[in-house]
Amino acid sequence: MQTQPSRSISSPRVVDVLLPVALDHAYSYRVPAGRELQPGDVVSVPLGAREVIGVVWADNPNPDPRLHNRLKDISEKLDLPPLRPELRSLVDWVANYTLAPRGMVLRMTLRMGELGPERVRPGVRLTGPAPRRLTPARRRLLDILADGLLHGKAEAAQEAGCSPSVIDGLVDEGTLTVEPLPRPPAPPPPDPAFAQPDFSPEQRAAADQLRGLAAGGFQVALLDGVTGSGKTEVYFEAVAEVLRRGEQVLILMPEIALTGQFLDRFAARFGVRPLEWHSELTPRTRARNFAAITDGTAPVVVGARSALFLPYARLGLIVVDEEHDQAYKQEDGAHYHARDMAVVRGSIAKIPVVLASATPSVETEVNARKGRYQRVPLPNRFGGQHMPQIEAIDLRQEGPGRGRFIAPRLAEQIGFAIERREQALLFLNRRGYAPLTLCRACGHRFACTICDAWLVDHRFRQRLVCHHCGFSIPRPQSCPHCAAENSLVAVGPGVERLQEEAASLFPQARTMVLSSDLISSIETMRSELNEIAEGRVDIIIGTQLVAKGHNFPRLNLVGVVDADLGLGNGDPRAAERTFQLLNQVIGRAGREQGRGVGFLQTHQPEHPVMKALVACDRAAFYASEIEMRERTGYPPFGRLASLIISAGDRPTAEGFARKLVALAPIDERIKLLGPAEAPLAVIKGRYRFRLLLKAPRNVDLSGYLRHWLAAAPKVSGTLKLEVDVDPQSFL
DNA sequence: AGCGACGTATAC
DNA sequence: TATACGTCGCTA
Repeated sequence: MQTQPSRSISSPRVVDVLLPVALDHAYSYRVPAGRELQPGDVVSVPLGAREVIGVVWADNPNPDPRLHNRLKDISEKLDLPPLRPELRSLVDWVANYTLAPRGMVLRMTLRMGELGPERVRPGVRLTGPAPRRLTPARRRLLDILADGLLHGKAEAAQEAGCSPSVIDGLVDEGTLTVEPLPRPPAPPPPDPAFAQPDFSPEQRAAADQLRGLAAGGFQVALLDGVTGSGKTEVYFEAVAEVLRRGEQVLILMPEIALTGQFLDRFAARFGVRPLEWHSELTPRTRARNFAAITDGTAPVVVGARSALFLPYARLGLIVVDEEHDQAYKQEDGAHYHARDMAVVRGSIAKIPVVLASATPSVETEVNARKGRYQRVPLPNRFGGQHMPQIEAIDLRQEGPGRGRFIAPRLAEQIGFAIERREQALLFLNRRGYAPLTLCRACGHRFACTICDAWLVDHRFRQRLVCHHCGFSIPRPQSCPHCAAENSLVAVGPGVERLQEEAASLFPQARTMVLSSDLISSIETMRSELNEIAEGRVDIIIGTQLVAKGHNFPRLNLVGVVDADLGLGNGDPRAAERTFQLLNQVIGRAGREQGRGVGFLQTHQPEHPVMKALVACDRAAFYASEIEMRERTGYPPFGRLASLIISAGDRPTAEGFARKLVALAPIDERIKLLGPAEAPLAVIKGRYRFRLLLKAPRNVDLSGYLRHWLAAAPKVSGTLKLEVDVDPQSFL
């Protein structure tokens, strides 16, 4: 006998496997003899008492000697395409950037669901003699099955208006037989030539520009189109271009609620609906869709932010629709902003990225101004329509009377709209009847016992509700503090109170409130939207809910009841958010008839948000926001990380925070604030200090933190350190 | 992330 | 004294 090859005599091959758990480092496993494994292969390995799925990250020729006797074997290699090198780089990059354990980022790419056996649906066919006893239900059923063809069991029962047990009875008697239904044929792929769009010259130019970008290579385009300019149809041309090349397209959407009509528009252009990916898929659909994504049989995927990290077979384009939307921020588990990580994925995979918005985020606007992103403008509404004309109503000069919230000028315009048989929308981003209830006798204010926020009066539900934590009490009849009767007054407006006022101003008008807490189900919502679309409502009173989707064809007037709401708090993004929200709400007006009007009730008509909206001057608004950021040091680019130190007593926490600051490595690019600048908070009896770190995007913040914390004194049991990042300010 | 170990508050 | 729940540390 020949001697064995040296390979089998020497120690077995060892690979590092990244596991989808909260671990930053890959674990080493032995490769069973005779098995070939490459980096990227998806494997199953033992971890503690269980089996987990992981990904071979790298070969490990010299594993840690301390592990030699503890190494376990890889159990099996799964029958899945290996993770491509660019996706593995993305996982490493994102983990490092977001300060999240690499395993948690990997977890987002392996959301494959349960790949159980495919369910076979039962079919039923008429094969035997008629039954002895013929009931009406059986007769209807036999009429339907008279053709002798195979029918779906559930469908046949439904068509006959009987329960499936009627079929079971006939099967027992030998009249019918059950056969498995053949699997429905896979839907045809989206057809780039299904319907050619009818573009204006402007849209055609934008589409051509995007098609050029889609030709390949990493580049970011900002499709900068006002509401109603047909952005979606324009970027569909880039999608078509990539489909013709046989590559996959990912279209990210801020939330799933929007996708219903989006899917229809997609089908109108490409003949079929695209594949969906979001958190509410059933496990089986998830598994099916995951397989179609990994093997490339799904050419187009429309998904929420979690769709970004999936292992596409050959991704050729990423579109981020409504790129400014806050829903792209993920704030639990790994903290990231999907729009920015989409740009990163595009850059690593060398594919183009399209960001679309009518009101781009300041970050994206700055990138476009600096030429890092290519701007593709679409400045006019489709079909020669005009943007709504916007006027401010200065509440200091022409406000409504005490306890009223609709200014006379706005009320007058609503009256005209109703006379013209058009609709009006009153927008107020505040649920319930009134944000505050107080006792006229003793001044008692109703606040939440848990979080100190005011309790919001909900007359419809007859409760006072905390909008922070959900705590609620029945609406009291008398003051619990001084026992006075009939002394409680509602302060400030909510949508329910606004409806009351609208009804008293226009007794003949039909009003409807659209507010998330008054909508029990998607069906209710749909039927209410139908009522509006059919013109059975004159005045719509709505919260944030009305800002998105759904066209109201007869809506030509939008009144923003409190345009200043949301500008008050200390949020550095308040102005930007308000601008985006109000732009979107007012954009609801005049979409069909092209003569919309918007009114902004405000106490500060000189505020940049109001001026920009009234003058339709976005550029001036961005200039003021960029200037504000430079002045305050709130970065348009870079990360805001915080190191949270908490302890049971104040001296321990503060002492440790000061020690840490003294030990911080010196890097002029990283600004460290605190603990004096970031005051202490007491949460659940623990004292918390937040040290803020501002770092430009190109600094290795994670390496900096590693060095820093390695130098810090060992944290004892009562002290806790957490690292947190603000994903909104990435890139 | 799971999972067991341990500790403390709480029920019986 | 038994049990529930919270927090910590480990997984190769």
